[in-house]
Amino acid sequence: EAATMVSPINQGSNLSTGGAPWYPMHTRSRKKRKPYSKLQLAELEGEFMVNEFITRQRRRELSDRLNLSDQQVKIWFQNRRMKKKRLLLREQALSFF
Amino acid sequence: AVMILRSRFLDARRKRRNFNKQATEILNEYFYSHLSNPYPSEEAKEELAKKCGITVSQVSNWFGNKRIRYKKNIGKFQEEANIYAAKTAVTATN
DNA sequence: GCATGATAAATGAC
DNA sequence: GTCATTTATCATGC
Repeated sequence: EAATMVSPINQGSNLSTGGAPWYPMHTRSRKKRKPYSKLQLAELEGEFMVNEFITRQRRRELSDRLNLSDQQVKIWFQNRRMKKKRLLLREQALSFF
Repeated sequence: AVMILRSRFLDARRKRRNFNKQATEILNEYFYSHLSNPYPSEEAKEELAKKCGITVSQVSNWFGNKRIRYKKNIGKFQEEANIYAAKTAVTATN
């Protein structure tokens, strides 16, 4: 599918009174965030149950089957591991019940 | 029973509560007094979290949302910016 | 009906 | 690889 990009042209806003010139001026356009389908998420979660660290081989198979790029699958697993950590910490904070 | 409460707690989005007025006041004071660089350090986040009675993650979420929404529409926050600018002394360094 | 807090894709520093 | 972010989207409050 075509990757829709967002222009970074309006990034360096700097008004004299209360400007905001702090955002990093991304040199290139960024891919617009696009939520994955239920099927895609189900497959990804299933693979994550098997192994949290996916191999290049299985990653290629999975990305091909789900119409996702290899990079997207890689990023998804990284974000998923961060999510798991988040939930674990939240469980710990709740453990005194 | 406990599991239900537990699952609801883990899905914080479905149980969102607005922060109290005092907490929002503290966060806004910091944001507008550091408008040139509104990125609190980890230590600053912890202190803000303690003073606001929220978690460090919630502080990070608040600043993330505030930065992007401020940038996207500076005009909308101009009045708010003036209020806190007048209320807060100049402490630009951290 | 938008404002607001949390989460899901995507990027970049390290 | 982790991890703090940016950005769009979600779910809720009011």
